[in-house]
Amino acid sequence: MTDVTAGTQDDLLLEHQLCFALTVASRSVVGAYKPVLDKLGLTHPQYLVMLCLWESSPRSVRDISGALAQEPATISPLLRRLEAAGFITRQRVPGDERTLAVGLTPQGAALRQQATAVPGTMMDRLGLTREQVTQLHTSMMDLIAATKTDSFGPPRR
Amino acid sequence: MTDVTAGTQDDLLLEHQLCFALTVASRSVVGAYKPVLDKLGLTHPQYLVMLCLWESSPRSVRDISGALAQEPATISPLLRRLEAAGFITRQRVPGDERTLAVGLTPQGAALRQQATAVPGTMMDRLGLTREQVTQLHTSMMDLIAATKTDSFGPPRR
DNA sequence: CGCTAATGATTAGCACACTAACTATCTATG
DNA sequence: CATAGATAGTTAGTGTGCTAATCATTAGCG
Repeated sequence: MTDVTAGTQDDLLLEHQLCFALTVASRSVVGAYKPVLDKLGLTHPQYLVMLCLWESSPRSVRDISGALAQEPATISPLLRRLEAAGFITRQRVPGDERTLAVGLTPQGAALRQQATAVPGTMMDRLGLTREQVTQLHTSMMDLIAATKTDSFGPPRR
Repeated sequence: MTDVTAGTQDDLLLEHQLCFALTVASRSVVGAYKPVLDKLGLTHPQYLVMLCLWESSPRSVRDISGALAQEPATISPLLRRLEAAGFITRQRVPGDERTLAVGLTPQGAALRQQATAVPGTMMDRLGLTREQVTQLHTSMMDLIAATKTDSFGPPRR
C-alpha cells in the first residue's frame, strides 16, 4: 500500500472533485463580476480582452490569443462584438495583410478610467484581502503549470 | 492610507487578475480531463452529471441542477444528449407529471466501473498529491462561499 | 522566379451556460 | 370545485470556447 494515488471508496463523490469545485468557483466569481461589468457594457471575456489592450495596443489576434490562453477562433468573434460596441478597431497591418491590428477607439481607451475601480470593487464584494487574492492567484498559477507539465497529454508545439 | 482595498497602479494588469488565473485554471484542468473522459464517451459536464447520478438515482432535474450549481436550462439539453448516448433514462414521475425522473441505464451504471480510475489518473497526470488536491479544494470552496456572501449582489431566494 | 510550406485569421459545427419567456402540471384558497 | 399562483421543465436567444476546415497572404527554397 505505497501508491499515494490509489483510490478510496468515495473518490467518485461529486463533492470531493477538485475539477467540480474549480468550475463552480470559476463560474461563481465570473458571475460576481457581471453586475459590475454590466455598467461598463462588457462581458467578462470582453473585459479580459480590454485589459489586454489597455496594457499594449495595437496587437494582433494571435498575440491577444496567446495572452488570454485562448484559441484565435474564440477571440475572433469576440473582437467583432467589441468592434460593434465601439471599443476597438480592427484593421489589417500594411505590409502584412494577413495580420490584424486590434487597437482602441477613444471610447475604448476612455473606458479604462472606469475600469480602474473594478479590481478594488471586486475584492470588496468578495470580502477578500489583497493577501488572500495573491495566495489564490499563486495556487491557480501552480495548477495551470501542473496541466502544462502533464507528460501524458498530447504533444504541444 | 488605511483602505486595504485601495488600488495600485498595476491593478489592471491582466497577469494580476485572480479572475483571469481562475478561468484559465478551470479551462486547463477541464482540458486535461478531456483525453481521459473521451475514453468513457463523456464530456466534462456530462461526467459531473454521471457522478451525480452514481451517488443517487433517479433524481429530478431540479435536484441535479442544485447539486451541480447550474441552471435547469443548462442541464436539460445535457440530459437529452446523455439519453441519446444511452447512459440515462428520462421519464415523468407517475403522480407528478411535471417532474422528470432521471435514472441510469445498465450502460450508465456499468460506466461507473471505468470511472473509478478517473480521479487517480487525473491526480497522476497533474502530478498532484492527495494533500494538494485537498488544499486546493478547500480554497475553491472558500472562494465559492465568498461569492455567496456578496452582500452587494442581487437578492437570492 | 515559381511553387510549396508556413502563418494569420476566419468560418463551421458542436457543446456549454446564462437569462427570459413559455408550457404543463399541481396546489391552495375562496 | 374552480381558478390563481406556484412549481418543474423546456425552448429561444446570446455569448463564449473548442476542434477542424478554409482562405488569404507571406516566406522559403530549389
